[in-house]
Amino acid sequence: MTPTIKDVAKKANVSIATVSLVIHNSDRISSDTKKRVQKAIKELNYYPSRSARDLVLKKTGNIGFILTDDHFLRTEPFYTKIFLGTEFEAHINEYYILLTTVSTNFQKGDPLPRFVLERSVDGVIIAGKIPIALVDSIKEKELPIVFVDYVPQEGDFSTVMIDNVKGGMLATKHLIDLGHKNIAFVAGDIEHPSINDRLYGYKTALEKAGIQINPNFIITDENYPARTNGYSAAKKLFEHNNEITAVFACNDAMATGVIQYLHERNIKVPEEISLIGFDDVDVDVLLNPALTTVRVPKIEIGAEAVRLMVEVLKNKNNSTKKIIVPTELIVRSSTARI
Amino acid sequence: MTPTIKDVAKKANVSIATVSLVIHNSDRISSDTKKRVQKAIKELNYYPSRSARDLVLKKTGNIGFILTDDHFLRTEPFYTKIFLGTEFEAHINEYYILLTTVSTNFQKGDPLPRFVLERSVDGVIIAGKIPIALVDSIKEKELPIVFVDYVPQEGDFSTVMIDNVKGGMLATKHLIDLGHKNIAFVAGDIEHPSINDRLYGYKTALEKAGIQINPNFIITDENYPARTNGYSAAKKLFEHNNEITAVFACNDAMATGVIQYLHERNIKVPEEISLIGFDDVDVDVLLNPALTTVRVPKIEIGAEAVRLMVEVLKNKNNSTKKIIVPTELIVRSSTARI
DNA sequence: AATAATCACTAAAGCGTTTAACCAATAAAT
DNA sequence: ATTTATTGGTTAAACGCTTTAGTGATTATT
Repeated sequence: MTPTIKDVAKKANVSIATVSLVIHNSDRISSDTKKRVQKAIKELNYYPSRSARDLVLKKTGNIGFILTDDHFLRTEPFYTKIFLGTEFEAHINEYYILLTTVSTNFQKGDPLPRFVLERSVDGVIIAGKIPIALVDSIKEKELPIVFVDYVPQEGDFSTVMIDNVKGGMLATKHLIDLGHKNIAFVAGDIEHPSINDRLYGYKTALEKAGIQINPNFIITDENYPARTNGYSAAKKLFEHNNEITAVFACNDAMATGVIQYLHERNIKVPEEISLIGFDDVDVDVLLNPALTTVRVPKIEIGAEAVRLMVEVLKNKNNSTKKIIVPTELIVRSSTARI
Repeated sequence: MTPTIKDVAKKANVSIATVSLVIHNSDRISSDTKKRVQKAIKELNYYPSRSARDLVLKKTGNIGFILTDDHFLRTEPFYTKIFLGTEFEAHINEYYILLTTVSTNFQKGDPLPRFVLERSVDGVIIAGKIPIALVDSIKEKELPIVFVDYVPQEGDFSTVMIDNVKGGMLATKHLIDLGHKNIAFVAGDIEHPSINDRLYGYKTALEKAGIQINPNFIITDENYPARTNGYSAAKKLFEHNNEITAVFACNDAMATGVIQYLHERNIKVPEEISLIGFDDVDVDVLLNPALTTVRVPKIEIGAEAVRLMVEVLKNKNNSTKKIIVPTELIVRSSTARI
């Protein structure tokens, strides 16, 4: 059997209180007994039980990670990477991450994620757009929350956000700098604030450059920013507008769909059409041509979220903090001077 | 404050034992009091605390997932997918997965993963090749273990293994069927049993077809099966052997490296060289040409591992079970008749 | 020498559950 | 009418730890 604090106490001939105090490095124990206890601990290979500690300390050393099944199931590498980022940083900070998905149409009264009901997390990180009813329910439980890549309209929360507007401007400006004027924008799930912000960046950059915004060049009615939707968006776009010379896809997944369409139509990228994406997922380098994009530091975002959470949990102060992670233009081979 | 079992007991005017019995659906409680208790539970929004339950039950509802930092950091999508598979299935079975990495050169005496020391998992899933010293240390703790994609030479364990030999044969036979005779094999980390098995499958298929095995066509000295290593392996291969018409890469990552090399050398795939990979990672479809490969059901493997673990934990019987998941040939555009 | 202060440790309560053992009241059996 | 079973609960111990208040011994102060 695994030894308990009692075994150590017996072996070192002290009370269990003393053992506990030694473990926590109390200065009220003489170095003599301290040594004796430490020896016993080592010899027995003792390590305090997490469950027992949890119970009395009312904390768990776990952080919950919540996203919608939608985000998860489509296996967009995007949120997976953010999740991995939280795992890395959690490891460093001696926390564990418990993952769960929730239904996109979570309703008031629906059962909450098990880990919040059972109180097996000290706080939750919520990634991506999430039903507001869920947020409300979690707030009632008085669990610290950190939002990632999404924040509810109302309320004051700690957040890690991507600078999507700047990123959208970066992408658009890059195309403008290459001499493009007829620049299209394709998106899915335009309700998502992040996507919307990218569109806003696009418009702002155009305006700044004195280029008229052409609504025909903007496709936003795809319901999800995935490859197949990129394909069909490209189809809509190019069947009616042949003056377009560049496309800004709201993310890389859609961009690959656009590439595919252009490929099939035998339209050369970047010779005839320049294409830029957003996110910088792993495959971009392997595409043909390699995709120019706006990098979102996904791992870093996850890590940042955990750091924020850890800070909140340590300080117990409830002042919120907002982190905005910068995006970066990554020029590869899918964009060219007109 | 979150209500405890005491609050429920008081409200329903019973002892806490009764509440507990109601929760566990004991038939020793009259339906009258049962209803009264259930009403109190509902009204207070009570849910038993995991920590408290863990302590008395000596189980945690968590499963540990261990892989080497090597496997994880190279962010090979391979193990990430398996991990996600465990997350899916864990969710279904009401478990949580705790992830940790261990150093590739774990030595006897090094500290074990925190979750085994703290006993915060009921069992561990070990993915990929792992230092044997670690396995020994974990065995001492008497934690149930399920191995995935690797199993130590000695000892009897529950495992989920990929049918790599069959897969290797599948790939090679596909090329043979297309008329190829001079088929190369490129690999990294040939010490890994999985990789080795693929090589074995390759050799077996050639022998069966009566094709002489040419050692010059077999590159196995790359230290890791990653893209860059695929590139350099291809280089070694094609600088000396121009009779080769097909390449079987031990995994898709290396295959992309081979593609890249051939691309640079202006060698057409599949017209001049047929190429087949192994794993079937997401990017394969997006490559140009789309990569023919042998599919490994990664998500399913992770799920299978969890199922196995859950079974072990439920039955408490310690008979081991070995699952072999089949591979499947996925023909796309990187292979052609000679 | 008497009192106060300090030191080094222990006793015991408590965290929120589960469960074996017990008990009172009623029903069934003799 | 007494004994025996059954029903429907309750009591109390236990799980393994943390932490506060308390205690006896030693040292310092007057």
